Amino acid sequence: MDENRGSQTLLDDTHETVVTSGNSHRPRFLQIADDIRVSIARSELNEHEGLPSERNLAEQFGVSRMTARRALEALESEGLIYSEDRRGRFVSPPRLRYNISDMVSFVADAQEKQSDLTIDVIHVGAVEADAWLSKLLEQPVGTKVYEYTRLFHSGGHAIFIETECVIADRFPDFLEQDLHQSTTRILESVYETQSRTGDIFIRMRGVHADEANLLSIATSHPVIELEQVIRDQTGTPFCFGRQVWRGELAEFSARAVVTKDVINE
Amino acid sequence: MDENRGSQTLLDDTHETVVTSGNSHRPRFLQIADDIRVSIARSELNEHEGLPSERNLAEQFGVSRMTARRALEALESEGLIYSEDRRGRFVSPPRLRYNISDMVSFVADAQEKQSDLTIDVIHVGAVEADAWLSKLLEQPVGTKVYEYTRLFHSGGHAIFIETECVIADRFPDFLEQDLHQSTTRILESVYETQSRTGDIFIRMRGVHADEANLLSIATSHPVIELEQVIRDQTGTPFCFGRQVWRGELAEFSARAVVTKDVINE
DNA sequence: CAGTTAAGCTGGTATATACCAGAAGTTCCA
DNA sequence: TGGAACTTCTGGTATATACCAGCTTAACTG
Repeated sequence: MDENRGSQTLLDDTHETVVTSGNSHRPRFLQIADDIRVSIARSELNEHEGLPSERNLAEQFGVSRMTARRALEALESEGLIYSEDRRGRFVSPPRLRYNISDMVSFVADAQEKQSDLTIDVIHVGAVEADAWLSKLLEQPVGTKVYEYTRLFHSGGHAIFIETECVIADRFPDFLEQDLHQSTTRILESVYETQSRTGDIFIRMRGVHADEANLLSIATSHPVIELEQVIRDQTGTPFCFGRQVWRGELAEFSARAVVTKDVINE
Repeated sequence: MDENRGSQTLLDDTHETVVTSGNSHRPRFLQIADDIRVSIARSELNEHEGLPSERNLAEQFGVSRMTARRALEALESEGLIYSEDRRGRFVSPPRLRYNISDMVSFVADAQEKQSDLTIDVIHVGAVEADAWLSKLLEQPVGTKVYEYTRLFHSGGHAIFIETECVIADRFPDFLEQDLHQSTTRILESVYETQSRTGDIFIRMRGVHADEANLLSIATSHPVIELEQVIRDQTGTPFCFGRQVWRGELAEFSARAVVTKDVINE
């Protein structure tokens, strides 16, 4: 790797008293992170290319493995790199942009443009709506809903998990459809239901263990959760969806418009 | 602190071989995090209440300080707690919701409802628009803009930083206005400019050093960055703003509506 | 040549120790 | 009474060491 040569010149401080040089006391692990950051910026490392291992970096920079690790973790929390358990660390690709003001689904859009978006169906089943879900869907508690979880990849790498719930009575045999495509499409073409409005919530949180597994990311990786209730032309909710994005890979765009009388309110 | 009593009963595994019990090998630091999590859920700890220190927890749970620290860091990355440098760790308050579909500003809204939103003006000044900013504002490079940075608190705690740029020629003496209020209000009442549309981008990233300082959070704390270009009735952009939220405190809501012909596009 | 095995890599977990600097509270003195 | 000085507490940084389990690859074996 190339940053090794450059980094050696930084080793002017012997590591007795932690930081002795006039470096205004920027912690060593951040200095190392800076070094790697410029390496990536200089395009010495490409997307999904592997970084040196923790032990390797530690030796290169003359620090302990834990310090090298902290440098990498700092870059990870920035979203610049990501780690795969027991495989190594890799440079993050650019973010994917999801325009939430477009009710045309991200999937339909991405599959047309970029084309390398692939879908794994993780789980399908029928469940009864609990108090929370039934309230969102404006249905009685216990209403049968079809629930399916899908994992979305781009360029062979997992990006987000989506779990959607649709009201079973309204969409009979929904789970028999091919779920490897945009469900917005299925709803339109098979069930003649058009997505008209969406109530969306976006928040950041830590990843859960099962999600981390699917997304091939570390236990405490930050993710962005996007929840939405989709309504039809009459304002009736028929679908609830939750997406869990690798935080560093997502970017959401929207257009807000002042309208004095918003539809259905 | 109360969770200490409960936690002692978990200490059935002597820490020779890390995890010996039939605990399906959930790492010790996550077990400890779980313990603290239920303590918080049980409301044994209230908002902004201090948690036991790292050293304290380590002793309580019979682990090394670094392990206790990792448990706390896990909870931090979930957003359940936050840390203040050399002061301690505290329970996070509930998230604040920002409806990005409302062009009525968050500030005006919050100051009316919750009322305890306070504003510190960190910096004001005039700068010349660089290539990037001038493109967003659809102005020539070098256009004079007023730039001001404000820090928003709720309940005495920092929530987000906002930096806004307005075109100087259009809003003369803007910096003479009282910036401790909603700028949307100022623009309306003083300059008769109505915010009509906003192009918004939301992404997650790691916090920068200066931001971490202002927000009183740790160096690698995840934040949510919200950027928007605000346009007037004629579709002309006049303001660019960037908000940097403490990730665990923010929740963004939006309403997407399918409209075949969107204004100005 | 395909399938197994073993060695050597990787990140993940965990301990023990040490020192630093800022925050907070207490003590003590002018 | 008010301010300075000191002690104690806190999280932050850093080292050194150890073992685990999964992945990769190369060698070995049928």
